[in-house]
Amino acid sequence: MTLTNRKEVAKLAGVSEATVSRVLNGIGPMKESTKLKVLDAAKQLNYELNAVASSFARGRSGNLGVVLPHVPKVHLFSTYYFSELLGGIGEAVRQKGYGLLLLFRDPTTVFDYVSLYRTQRVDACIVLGASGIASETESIRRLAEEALPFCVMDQSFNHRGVGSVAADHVRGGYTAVKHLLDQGCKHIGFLNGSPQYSNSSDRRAGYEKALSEAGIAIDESIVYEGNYSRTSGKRAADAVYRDLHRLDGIFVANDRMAIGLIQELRERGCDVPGRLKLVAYDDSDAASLTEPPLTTIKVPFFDMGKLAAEQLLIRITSKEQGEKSPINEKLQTELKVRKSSGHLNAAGGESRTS
Amino acid sequence: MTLTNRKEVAKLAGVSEATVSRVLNGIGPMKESTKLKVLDAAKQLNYELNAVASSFARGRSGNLGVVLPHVPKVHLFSTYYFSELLGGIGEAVRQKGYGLLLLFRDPTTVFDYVSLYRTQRVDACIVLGASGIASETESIRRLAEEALPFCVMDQSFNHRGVGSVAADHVRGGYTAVKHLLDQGCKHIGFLNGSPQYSNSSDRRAGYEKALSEAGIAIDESIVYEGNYSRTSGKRAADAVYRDLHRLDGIFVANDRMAIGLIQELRERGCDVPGRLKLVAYDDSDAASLTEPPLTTIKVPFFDMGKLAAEQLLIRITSKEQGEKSPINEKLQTELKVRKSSGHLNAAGGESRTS
DNA sequence: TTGTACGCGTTATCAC
DNA sequence: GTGATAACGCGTACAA
Repeated sequence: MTLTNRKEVAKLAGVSEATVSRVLNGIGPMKESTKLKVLDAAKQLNYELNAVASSFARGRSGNLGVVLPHVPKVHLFSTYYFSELLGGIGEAVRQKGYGLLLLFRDPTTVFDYVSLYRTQRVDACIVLGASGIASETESIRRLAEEALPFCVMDQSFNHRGVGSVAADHVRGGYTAVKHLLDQGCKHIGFLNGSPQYSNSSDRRAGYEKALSEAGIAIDESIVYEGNYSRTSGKRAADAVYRDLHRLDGIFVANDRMAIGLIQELRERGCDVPGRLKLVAYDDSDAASLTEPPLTTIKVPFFDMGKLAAEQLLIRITSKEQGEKSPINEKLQTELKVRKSSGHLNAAGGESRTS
Repeated sequence: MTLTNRKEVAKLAGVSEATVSRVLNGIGPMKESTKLKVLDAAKQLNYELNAVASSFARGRSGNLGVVLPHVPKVHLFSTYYFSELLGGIGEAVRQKGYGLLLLFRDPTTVFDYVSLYRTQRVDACIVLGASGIASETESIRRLAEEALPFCVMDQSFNHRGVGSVAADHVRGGYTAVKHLLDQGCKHIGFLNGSPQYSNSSDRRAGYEKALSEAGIAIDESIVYEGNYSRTSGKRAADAVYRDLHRLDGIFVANDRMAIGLIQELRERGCDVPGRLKLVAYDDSDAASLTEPPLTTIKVPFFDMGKLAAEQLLIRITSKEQGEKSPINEKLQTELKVRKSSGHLNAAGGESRTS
């Protein structure tokens, strides 16, 4: 594969190098005939802009960094979450001609985000799967203090300058519990995920809001904690089964835990939704495949990824200083009604935006 | 965040710019004192090498492309596969100071890999999830004809110059079926995955080899086809249940299908391994979590990703022409014995390399 | 062991 | 509309 450069194209087209650049970047006015000459020459020589040289001249890498937590042999994301978010980000960067640089961080140590920018490896980055543990908050704090363009996905930090794209989990949790109340539940438990994620406490806030609106007091003894894995859902089954006499519904903070919980409860002869109505969270692929299919809160991961990437690219592309404020977007979730909540009309696949 | 350049470091350290470069790249002999001066100055000024300028001067992007199939709202990979492979690749590139550029392709159209190299966006790439359908083989063929450095993961193409890293699925399939034979099975069915993947036919070859060695004829009527999804495993349950009278064991080409199949068989009152012994494939996270835990063939995805990346980086880094031949590596799988195959000693977690 | 000098292929700013 | 040309920051061959 031979690499052609601009000079050769200019020579063949009989124009200057500057003209070649203008044509290929679609900048400034140009005669149609010149444009055609250049495009023709480029095609003949198999010429395409050299991305590295271009980045160098512009002083930008043209890459958006996506940073994921990674510990070998530990899998933090579901396929659904991962694939949707990355897909959304990928779509946005492709449209803008940007690259998607994948980076792994060790969540237990302070990650040097700033170096990524200083070495010009990325122009901006999206942080996935961040939690509120000390090493992570410290990493993010440094990013924010340098006022670099970045966006944390679905996790909030109490530090100014931290941009984020998130789903409205307070509303999501509220909608889930409201739905259970609408099904006639009076004693609604809650299996939440790890407390180091802000979205866990958000869901809890929604749970509490819905109950208090219904005049039901919060009963801490029926609030359980898992870690978003299916195994933790299975483990929670012991406690839930023990408390079954004072439960008629349960809100579970993600689909995977719900699936584990349901499996174990069934082993013990407790039917969902017959004995216990359940609403889960995420609307992952598995939600519609399990028995029973899960009533769950759909989270628009694809759109969230796309939005985060788009917003970042706007900020690093535009010269307007006003558009450089931290991203702060909150997307709405959607209730997908299926069988697990015992809804009459579940077969219809009813859904409403929460 | 201020960007410092080499000139400033040179001035502060009282040396030439070339010396700064040499120190930072660890090239050539240098006086310890000079080295310290330079490192000190760099630290004071918060200087780090500019990756873009560096790439430009070297004429290489410094990126390894990883190309995945992607159609929005369709999830092709399990978390396990995806996360392990990417993790392995990520580890290798990080060690070499390379970047990991993630790219999505539409499997139904011919993907222009060559342009990635021509525009110098990547120096090499790894193709994940390739299948044998026409558009994919054509894309890969073009890559091979230009003799560009690339590696296809776990899929073989009948075209010279196509490098690949794969697991030995013939042996894997053989080992799986051999284990069932060792458990006393005489009538072993096979639920295979989509035929457009070469690894499907490889597993089948292993299945046939083990049976023929045992003097058992292949019975096409107990070879079933799914598409590696859990749903397809569930669907296969109908046929398997129907044929149950002439089955005492089954080999399933991945864990996800096995899980779906087992779920459905249980619904019909068919116990695994009581009534039907089963060996699955992949040793994904789920394998040890389901009931029963799966006897399965462990595939070293992490190592495969790492190896592919390392081999590619060697090829694009070394000047030796001899080291530019297509990658051709085959890694061994490992039998993990758990409960689903009815092995006596399953609790011990016995495993042997296949 | 260190310094000098040039080139890499663009972008962007002028002048025409 | 188009052409000339100065950056951009680094790698490296060669000289010293």
